[in-house]
Amino acid sequence: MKNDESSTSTLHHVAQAAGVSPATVSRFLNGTAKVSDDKRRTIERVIEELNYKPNRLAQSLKMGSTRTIGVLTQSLESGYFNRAMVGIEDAVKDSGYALLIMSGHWHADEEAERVELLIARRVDGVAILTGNMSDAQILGFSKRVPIVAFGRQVAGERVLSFGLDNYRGACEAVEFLVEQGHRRIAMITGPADHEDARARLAGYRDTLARHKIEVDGALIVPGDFQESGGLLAVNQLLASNQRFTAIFAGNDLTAYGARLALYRRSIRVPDDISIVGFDDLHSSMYTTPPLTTVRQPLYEVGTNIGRMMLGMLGHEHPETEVPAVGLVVRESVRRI
Amino acid sequence: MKNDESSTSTLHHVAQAAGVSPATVSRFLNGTAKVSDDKRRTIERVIEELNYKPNRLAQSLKMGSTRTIGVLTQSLESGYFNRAMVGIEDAVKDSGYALLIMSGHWHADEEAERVELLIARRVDGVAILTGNMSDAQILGFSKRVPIVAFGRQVAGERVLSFGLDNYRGACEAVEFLVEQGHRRIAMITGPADHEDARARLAGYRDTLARHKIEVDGALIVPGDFQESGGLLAVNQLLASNQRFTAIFAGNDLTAYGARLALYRRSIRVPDDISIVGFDDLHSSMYTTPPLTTVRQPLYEVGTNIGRMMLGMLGHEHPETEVPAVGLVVRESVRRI
DNA sequence: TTGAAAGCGCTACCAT
DNA sequence: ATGGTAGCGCTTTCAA
Repeated sequence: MKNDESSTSTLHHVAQAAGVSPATVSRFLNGTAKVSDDKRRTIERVIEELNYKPNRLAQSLKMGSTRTIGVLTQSLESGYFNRAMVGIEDAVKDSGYALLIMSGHWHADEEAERVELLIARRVDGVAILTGNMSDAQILGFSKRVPIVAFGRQVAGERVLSFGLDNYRGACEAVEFLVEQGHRRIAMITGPADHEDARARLAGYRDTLARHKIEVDGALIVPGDFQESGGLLAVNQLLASNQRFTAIFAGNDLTAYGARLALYRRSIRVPDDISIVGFDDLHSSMYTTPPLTTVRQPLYEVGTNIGRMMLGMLGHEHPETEVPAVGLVVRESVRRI
Repeated sequence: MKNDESSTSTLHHVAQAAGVSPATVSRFLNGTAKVSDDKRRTIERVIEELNYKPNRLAQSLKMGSTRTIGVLTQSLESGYFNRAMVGIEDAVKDSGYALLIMSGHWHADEEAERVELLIARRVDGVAILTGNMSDAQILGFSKRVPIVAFGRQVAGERVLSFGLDNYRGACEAVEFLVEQGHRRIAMITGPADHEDARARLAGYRDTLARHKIEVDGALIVPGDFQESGGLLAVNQLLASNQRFTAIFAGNDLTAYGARLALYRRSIRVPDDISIVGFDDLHSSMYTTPPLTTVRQPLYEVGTNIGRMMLGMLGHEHPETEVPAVGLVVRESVRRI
């Protein structure tokens, strides 16, 4: 049946209808070789008539490349990762590559499983956004597919990796607090097994030490990088009757939770207690008060990832320098 | 070379090494037919040795199905859409389908282009999350691929669609405000060309009318569904010297912006002005004060989309009922 | 139970 | 400039 709307026509059909060989149609499509004007016109017409679209699947099988970049993220609804995702999207926008996104939910096993799936689908490369896989695992995967890993430090033949300087960011944050006259600074940490969380804690400790301020263990309370953890942490801090004038939250979400806990007790920010966060999520600009926080240039991270990947895939070779973190001062810290 | 780590072995290699035909290996892999115990054992061993993984591409080409669902979202970093995305992810988790996500950025042309791309990659179905394409366009696509459209009302052979009751949600919100004694209620609208925004505005008008409260045009100011729009809108409202005791924000982001504008002028929420939002983004639980808002069950929307899609693809037939919106009362509204 | 072989839709080599 | 055709890696008849 000629006019079956839903049946897809193939290159073969086009060739037949145009009275040429499949090879010619292919050449026309890809500009691989010259095609005489009259043939090109009929081919064009037939393609139009049949509404022919090349089957990318067949192309990929033949060419050995899907023109797809696999992305392993940790959560599809993380404002943090998704900012980077947008960067990746923009970076590869005009390259003809598509992104195949899968989420590992911070679970090493699941992450590995997802990467396997990406490889099974023959992505040309995979970008890994932090996560909990071991370096060895990542290195292993890199034997099978080029990898760009963010938030990790793993070197290998076909692995490129980079991270942001969390330690330095934490130093800047605490330094600022100290400059503003704060001495009793509480810290709400992130998950202990989280590399970035540890670096931030280290920055906190070292900066205090550098200023000869005692690091009081009672002022360091665990959070989970979620709002709820921040809330609980502040409750705990308050319950333990510690005296403190500022809080360094492990990340912005934590700061949000902390801020709410304070609000509940009518403790004003920054009048009574100052807060600084880490990440600079978009929404931190609109909290009340707007949050002073360490900015992670996630968008740039994303474009970097994208460019590095395209570079590895041999299409471009732009220089990529790791963007720096930096404190953005808003209104959640008061000078005392 | 036998031990080239990075070269991928094929079913053929396995067959050869195991001394059987490709057909047999395929049968073993898919359980399509009985394979004698000894052969199955050698095949298993060889697969292990060669670390063989089937090429999904070749499978897809042969089978005519990629086991992939295309998802057209509007923004990769929208908390709103991404909540639904997680729902879709969960719904299809165990089905062997993967999601191919593309973003249309609220631009009809780009949306259509993305859908074309998804189809070119031979996804088995595409889920469309609102957007600005015409019904005709969607209907057209549905001739080529099964479609589930959320936030749209388009009926056709192979299109399933559903939306949430924005009108009703708005009614509930305004109703609540009125119950709490508010009469002068400002509204910050969403984009005029946005279906949901119009429905919410209509709900606002009608509810006021139903209560014989004058709908004052000066109290209706345009927003853009972003924080910045909410901020500007409140500035405008304040500048125009209108008297009002409550704000119905077109969505939660708008409410965040509005809240900040108020904060800037030391106008307290809810003491001086009450606010209610729309969406119930996760973060609305942690704003100060926590936001009273109309909850959109986006996660359930996502699982619904996933299930409907799997249903269309002929794998399951779960009943799917559209979840209802509903007001969630928190602390941003004061009784007066 | 097993193998041979056709073919999914495409590209590219080898001829002409 | 053009056509014939092998083959990408797989599944599935058809025969045996």
